[in-house]
Amino acid sequence: MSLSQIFKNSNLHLNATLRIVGEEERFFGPGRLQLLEQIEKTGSINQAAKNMGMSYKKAWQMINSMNAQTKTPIVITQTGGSSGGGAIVSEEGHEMMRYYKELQKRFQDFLAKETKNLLS
Amino acid sequence: MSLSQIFKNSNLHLNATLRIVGEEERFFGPGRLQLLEQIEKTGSINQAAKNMGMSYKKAWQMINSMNAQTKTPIVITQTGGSSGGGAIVSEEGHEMMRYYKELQKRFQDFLAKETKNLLS
DNA sequence: AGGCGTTATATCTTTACGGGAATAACGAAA
DNA sequence: TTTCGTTATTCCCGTAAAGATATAACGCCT
Repeated sequence: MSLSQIFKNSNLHLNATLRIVGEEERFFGPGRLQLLEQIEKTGSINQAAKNMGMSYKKAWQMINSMNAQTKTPIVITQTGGSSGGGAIVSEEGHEMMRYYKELQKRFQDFLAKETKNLLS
Repeated sequence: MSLSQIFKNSNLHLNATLRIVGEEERFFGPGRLQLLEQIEKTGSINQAAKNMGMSYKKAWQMINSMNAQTKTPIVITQTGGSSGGGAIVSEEGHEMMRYYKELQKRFQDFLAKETKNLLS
């Protein structure tokens, strides 16, 4: 008998989020990737947070956490200026985004295979 | 340049927990596996919870959640009796435990490979 | 010099979650 | 019938996480 037969609900799936963590503090995950993408697009932590429906505080904490764990910042910020200031993703940040997206793709493949296995 | 060079801290790793979820409610994960193992060993939700440093309430909620999502219960409980009552893992529960442990092993292999890749 | 929009930060409030206590039901055994 | 240890369930409380608010600093531009 197949394992999936024991469930009432057929809408089952595997769920996991892959994170990079160091010394008990998380460094990178899906939320931070999305935040960096929004910063890329808007050039502003404030706008990025708004677009994600996230408080500025939380967005800043995420960025601060990442920057504190790398030798050079992942997000470079600037206060003051014509537009009031802004933020950009550094070269290291871009590298991180590329790496994580590829990792995520391999992970999705793994999950898809295992989900198929679970439901068969 | 290797990605790992950008970090201050060299003690990095990938972290993820694989869960089986249905309709927004989680069904199985590492905590529930451990709980079932303790119930197998002790024959009691109460003792299992104590051994895990978990409140009885939480343990019962986990079991209730699992049982509610399957046609036949994962844990079979009995109140009253000489020993006051007790709980055993059903055949479906054992099947679930076997499946999840094997899935977890394959997942650990994936993570180990990717962690090596991250740090290289 | 003053206005503006952003980053940076502290503080206060609110919410979510889990632990713990309390209690009833249960059924075998003394 | 009383005792006992367990399951089952409700209620209250404390803590931690998240949110909202307020404010300072900053630097370009008019």
